[in-house]
Amino acid sequence: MEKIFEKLNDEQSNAVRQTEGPVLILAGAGSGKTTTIISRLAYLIQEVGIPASNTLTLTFTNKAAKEMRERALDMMPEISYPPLLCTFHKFGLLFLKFNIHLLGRKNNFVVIDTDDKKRIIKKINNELPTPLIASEISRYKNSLLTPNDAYKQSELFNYQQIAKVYEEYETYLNENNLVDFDDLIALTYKLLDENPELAKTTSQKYQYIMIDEYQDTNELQLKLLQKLCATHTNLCVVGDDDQSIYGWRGAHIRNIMEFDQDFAGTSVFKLQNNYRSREPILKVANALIEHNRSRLGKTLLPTRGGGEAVVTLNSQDENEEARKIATKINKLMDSGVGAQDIAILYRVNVLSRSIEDGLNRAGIGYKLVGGQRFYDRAEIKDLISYIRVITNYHDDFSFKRIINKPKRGLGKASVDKIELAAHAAQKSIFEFIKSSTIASLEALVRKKNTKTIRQFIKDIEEVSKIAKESTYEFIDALEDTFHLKDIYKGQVDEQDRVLNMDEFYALFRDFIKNSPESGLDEFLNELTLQSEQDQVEGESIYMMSIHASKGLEFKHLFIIGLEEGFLPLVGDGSDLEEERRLGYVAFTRAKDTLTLSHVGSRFYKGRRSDLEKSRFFNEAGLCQGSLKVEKNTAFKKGDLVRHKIFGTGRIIGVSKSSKDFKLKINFAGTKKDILASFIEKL
DNA sequence: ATGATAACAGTTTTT
DNA sequence: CTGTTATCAT
Repeated sequence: MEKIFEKLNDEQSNAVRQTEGPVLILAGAGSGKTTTIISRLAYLIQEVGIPASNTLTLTFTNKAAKEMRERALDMMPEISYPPLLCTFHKFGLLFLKFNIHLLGRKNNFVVIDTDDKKRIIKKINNELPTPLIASEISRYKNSLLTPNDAYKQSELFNYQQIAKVYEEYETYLNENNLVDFDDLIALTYKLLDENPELAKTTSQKYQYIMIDEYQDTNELQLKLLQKLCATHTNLCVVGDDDQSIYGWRGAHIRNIMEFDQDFAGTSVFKLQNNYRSREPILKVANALIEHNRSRLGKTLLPTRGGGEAVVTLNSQDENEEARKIATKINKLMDSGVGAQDIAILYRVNVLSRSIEDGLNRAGIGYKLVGGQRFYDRAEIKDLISYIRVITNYHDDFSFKRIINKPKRGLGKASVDKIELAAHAAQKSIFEFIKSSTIASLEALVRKKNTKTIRQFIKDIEEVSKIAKESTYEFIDALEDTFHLKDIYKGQVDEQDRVLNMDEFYALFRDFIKNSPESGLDEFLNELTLQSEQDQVEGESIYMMSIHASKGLEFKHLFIIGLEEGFLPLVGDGSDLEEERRLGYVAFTRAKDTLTLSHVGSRFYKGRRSDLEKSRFFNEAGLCQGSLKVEKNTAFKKGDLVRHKIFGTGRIIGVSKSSKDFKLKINFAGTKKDILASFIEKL
């Protein structure tokens, strides 16, 4: 049974063996964090003998949860009852399913996503910017402020308005039995806070708690953890203060910095052996992050010595940058490197554009990771809304989304009228239409539309009947009856959307096959919490934002846009230390080679602007020698230059020699090849 | 009700 | 430059 420790180093083993009391595991990038957390779980269950049902392991993303679950089950193949290992939000969902009745609500609530949230807000108030209101409401909920609290503490009129919208929003959610993402945690906390007995039994159930990526937790999540630890202090958190890059989203870096103050008697373990990156890469990453003042202090120690020096790439503009990177990638692939081992990272998504062009021209396949998520796509949300209405006729929220999709001649005005009338009759919209006479409907919408709308109701009932008999036939019936693929007919992106819909139908069939006993409504709430599962396509390199790259690793890594203004990105609310952590996260994704690229100017927001090389080069100790390169690449075709012997001439070509640039220069009719270091620009 | 055009803004993103 | 939203004709 010493098997668990076979693959662990001393510090990791010590962290695994410390099962009692608060534990803080500071896990540097590439230090075997997941291995440690999973080993600790296996140790608790198999060695210490804690029942799996008495443990709780929380992550932030479904992806992390899935990976951990798979690895945990690999480690404990004979386990009969798997431990609860899920995201914070999934935990909240499960908890609310069992306990939300204590708040006087029914447990058949629907989880809405950010898009739905904004639609609701927009309807309540369209004067103030919706995203602002949405983020403020989120902030209030995460600070446990009621609409009333929020109103009282706002001084500006606009913020008083926002507090009022918050109040109406809450009423709307309650009336329609909806729950937003923040509620999944906030209501869970509220229940535990208001019901000490429930807090006690819950805490007793989860005797051993582990949290992944602790540096990403916010104030409310900490409070929730404190409730879960009401009867014990067996809380083990794993994280890295140097990789805290979600401060702008409310993550509280203080949670990890001051964990030992929140939980007395904490044992601290530092995992500093890095098993991922070659020595020169770690040196650069360590040097950079050392410039941060607010950090606990760790240094990554290389276990993979040797390796190539970190390369600085300087280009005139983004097009040259793209060309150079494409050339380098082609060389790598020619030498036998697989495309999936190469990635390009950037701080802002727009920077992918020029690189995409360059890769396309060079015939290099790429895969953009991130961007719009599958389940957030309008066409997918349409399908989900259809399924929601078919499972629950009274889901007005979803019904309104689909009532005019495909077009049934009902615009905003008509829908508003119907909704108002239904409200007055104390009926759901579906019920109202069904029970209304043709005459009373004609008073609300155009005559010719009364027929289509009544048919729509009948169709829903018909498909719903089929759904009850066979979920399989239901999928075909859905498309055959409503012709959902026609919604986007004639639009430029019709093909993409139809493809996505087919993908969804396939996923749906798959779900039914895998869990035939679970109901459609279960499927629906799960879906809202699910993010896109990136499917790896064969021969393509990866491109993504630095944020999206966290937790991943690539043999050959290019980071573009290392310029002042892009990395570090400056603007209101920007935090240089967090920018530096972003640089650190980015650098430490590289296993074998790292290339850092910066340009002299970029076309951005409709105009070209000159850019300074990022200060991070200096801070990472990457400046010696780079000065020469920088000066020399300033040469371009057509420039007027001078040579000590040959005199004045014009550049007719620029190429790269081993250490310098080779310029082809026309000196009054005589063409010569000369190294750039002997040339002076005029 | 719907499609066309003007005005505008413009990190990072999971659940 | 791009994508989104507000407003205006039809």
